[in-house]
Amino acid sequence: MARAVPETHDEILAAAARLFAVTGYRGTSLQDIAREVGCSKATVLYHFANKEALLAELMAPAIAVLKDLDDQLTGLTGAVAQQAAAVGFVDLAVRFRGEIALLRGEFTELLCQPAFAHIQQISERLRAALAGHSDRPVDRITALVLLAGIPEACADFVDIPDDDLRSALLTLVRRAVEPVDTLMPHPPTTEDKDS
Amino acid sequence: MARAVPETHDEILAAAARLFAVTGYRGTSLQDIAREVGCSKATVLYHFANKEALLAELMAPAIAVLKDLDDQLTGLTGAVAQQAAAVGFVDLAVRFRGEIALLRGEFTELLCQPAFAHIQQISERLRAALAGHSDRPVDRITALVLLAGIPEACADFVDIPDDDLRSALLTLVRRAVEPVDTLMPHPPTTEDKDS
DNA sequence: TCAGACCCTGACCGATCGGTCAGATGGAAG
DNA sequence: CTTCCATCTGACCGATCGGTCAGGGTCTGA
Repeated sequence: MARAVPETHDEILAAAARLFAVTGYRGTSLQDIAREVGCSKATVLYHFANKEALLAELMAPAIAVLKDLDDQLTGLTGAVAQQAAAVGFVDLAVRFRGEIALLRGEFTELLCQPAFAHIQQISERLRAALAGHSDRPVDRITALVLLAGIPEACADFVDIPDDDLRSALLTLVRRAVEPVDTLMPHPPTTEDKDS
Repeated sequence: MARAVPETHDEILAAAARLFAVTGYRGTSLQDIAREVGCSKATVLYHFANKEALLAELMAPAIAVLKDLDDQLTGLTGAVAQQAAAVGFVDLAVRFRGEIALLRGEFTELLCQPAFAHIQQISERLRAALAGHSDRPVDRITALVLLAGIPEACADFVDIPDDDLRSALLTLVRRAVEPVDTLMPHPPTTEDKDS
């Protein structure tokens, strides 16, 4: 047998992506992946140190872009940071919605794995930026709802053109997020009155 | 041993709730629950047909209220349905955020289990109502983001008073959702122009 | 021709899981 | 005392999981 083409690595990656998208990460065993590729489970583990490493390689591009966004955000403050976070995150979610869909709701859970430990800190900073670094509940909650909801929505709308999805999401974010500058020197706003 | 008090059933339920909230449903084994209660795994399975039944009983109150909301929504259309869906869903999420937190991100995944099959249809109808039964991508996407994001946010803000959380979420929803009546006879709106 | 790197495999491992079952215990009813 | 039933348990089961390992085939380069 052996030595068909040394593309087994990529074939495994592709098979894993396909299966993860249908049955989820946890719901897909190494055996399943091996069967899909047409090789043995041991072969899968020859090309990847373990199951988590497989997932990590699958998510690497998305994570790299997320890290870029985080870098761009450091130093920015106020409405500028807010705007950059919004546009950057929406773009990220839309571009990598395939990868997001892979995780099928295991999203939050998976990020707790040691391999993705730093992601949590990044998303923490992203959330703060999107909230305009405000500590008002409304702003913090809004940021959290968007940050959790947008990836979920992206995973659901896989058959819509990128541009349509992006512009719809930006419309939503623009409506939902109140620019932080309008309340920077904290004068009473309409929000503060009716609480 | 045996026959301490016949409250074992409730003790198991409470222990399961505690553990699910920390380690999640999948991450908690029947063994773990038994250990927490101080009984054998077999005892847990004496009181509950299986692990899923335990979860179902834990979620029963929340599901009942969700079903009520669904009933109230049937027959309503347009902005009335939209408003009712928004208020009802936010209230539901806030009241049962403890139960939601139990699932720790397994939310979407768990609802695929056969015991919760009908929940999917309900949430489908809820989404449609929240979108004002519009088929514009912006509206459908907004509804989805909110429906996915709100529970997630509620699970995170466990230490905030109910009323504060509720009013913050309602403010967000009111901002994010465009009342469907303003575009019913579909005249060009500002949204349509800039896309 | 031979050595060694590379690729692949079947057999196997220990752990864990949800779930079953026959039987022990003990209080209540007759 | 005997019967009955609810409660509880240890031992056990089959399945599945991620992961290891020794070894076999094949290509390459000296």
